[in-house]
Amino acid sequence: MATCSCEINACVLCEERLYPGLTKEQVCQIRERLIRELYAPHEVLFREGDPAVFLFALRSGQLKLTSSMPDGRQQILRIAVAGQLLGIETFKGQRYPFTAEALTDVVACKISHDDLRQILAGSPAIALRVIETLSQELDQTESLIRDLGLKTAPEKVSSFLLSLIPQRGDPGAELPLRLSRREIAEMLGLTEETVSRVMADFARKKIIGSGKGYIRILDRKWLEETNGVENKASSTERRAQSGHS
Amino acid sequence: MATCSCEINACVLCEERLYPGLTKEQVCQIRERLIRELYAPHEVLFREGDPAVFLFALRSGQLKLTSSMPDGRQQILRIAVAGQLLGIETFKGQRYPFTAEALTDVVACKISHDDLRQILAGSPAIALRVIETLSQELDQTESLIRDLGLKTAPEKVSSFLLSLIPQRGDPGAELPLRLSRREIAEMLGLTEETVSRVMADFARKKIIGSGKGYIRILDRKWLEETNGVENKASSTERRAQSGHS
DNA sequence: CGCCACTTTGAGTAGTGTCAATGCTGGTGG
DNA sequence: CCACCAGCATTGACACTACTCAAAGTGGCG
Repeated sequence: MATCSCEINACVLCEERLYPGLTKEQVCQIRERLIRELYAPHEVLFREGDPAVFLFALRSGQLKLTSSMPDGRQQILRIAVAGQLLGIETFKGQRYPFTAEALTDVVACKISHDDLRQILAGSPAIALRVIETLSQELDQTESLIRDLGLKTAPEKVSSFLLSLIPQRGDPGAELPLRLSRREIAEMLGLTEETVSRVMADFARKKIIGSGKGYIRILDRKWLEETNGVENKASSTERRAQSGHS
Repeated sequence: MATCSCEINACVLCEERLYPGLTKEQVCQIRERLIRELYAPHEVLFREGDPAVFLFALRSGQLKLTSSMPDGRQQILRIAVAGQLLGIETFKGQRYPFTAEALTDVVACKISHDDLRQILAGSPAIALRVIETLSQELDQTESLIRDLGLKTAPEKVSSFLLSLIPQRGDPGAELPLRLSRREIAEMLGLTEETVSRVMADFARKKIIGSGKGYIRILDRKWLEETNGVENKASSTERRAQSGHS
């Protein structure tokens, strides 16, 4: 660990092993360009349309990234989790293309695009790391497109619920649910009421149990197999593609 | 121009100015790892689920990137244009997350991920270029989410049409339209019939003129201002957000 | 207690999807 | 040359999903 004034040790851009060829002084120089900040739930890191000065690296907590239309309709582009970068879209752009709002307590590092450019120019290892992170975010974003474009309301809610299940966790455990009905709706391209109705329906069928601030998946298999729809027979097999040459 | 056997000069990874510190021999070494390939319309570069070996840089032409569900429903994730990279999502992944199919005649360079990694490690300028390209693609993808999640059918078609207009071009020129109704529908999360109806409606209103394989924007202003919807008054101003804290 | 934000539920409807029929165009083979 | 066919586009009738608007229920907090 470099012995410099900075106290930043754990974020995407900060790990010492990312700077193999550099002296400790140089590492410190880089780290000193990072600014660590804390945010409380509902705090806004930046707003859609703001001049894009900083890039943010999320160290802990969750953020929602949203975009709004002039009339107030709002869409959640993605939920950012620890390790991801925010605002890299503006690397060549002038303004943030979305608003970033904390869902939980959040720790983030920020760095100006100019500084980042310099760091990237000097450290291919970091550049590689950034490219990897970016490509994951692109992948995540493309998944949401799949959900939005091809799925019905119950299917959307179903895949949303399944996405809440952690990789290694108690199957029947209570899952914390920080998003309001409105936010789930904004993520899935639905309305508050529709989400509420679908969830109530799932609860009536004993697929899920819901309480305040949490949810419990009672029949994961059903969700996975039916995608949230009782009878897909009629709507299946019909749309088989032609598939050119 | 370096004097080596390679004949590649114009793609994202190939320009000489990207390799400021390298000798001509080194530049040639890099270039020789690139494989230039030609594809005809409807040819498939790779399929969703294939093991991801190569990254592609699109030099000319257009591609559609699609993802399918088991029952045949298909979603276009984005249309790739010259200058973009394909399959960078798999930089850390094992398999291509979508199918890439040529819409036009296409020239693309491909390079293995391993080679790319080496090049990136040695050339921060290229890494920067890749990051810029990626961030643009992320931005483009997020735009599609906006369209899919919060727009109505006429709004979707409207923003699709506007996206066809080149940055610097004759406002009233005929725009080539290589996508079928079905493909436009697959991109916007609509059905063939709905797209057809909306376009017919626009044509009736003299907003666009359409012919075989091309389209002409007659009233760009109208599309931009109304987003394709006649009377938004009633649905506007209603959904003003509360805005926490 | 009363207020506020969030959620649920209901009734009615607009907007899309579904299904089916027809039209158009280009290609193929008689 | 024309008849036929296949693929894409258009149009219409109808069904149904999800949205809109309205009202009432719930729980937290000053």
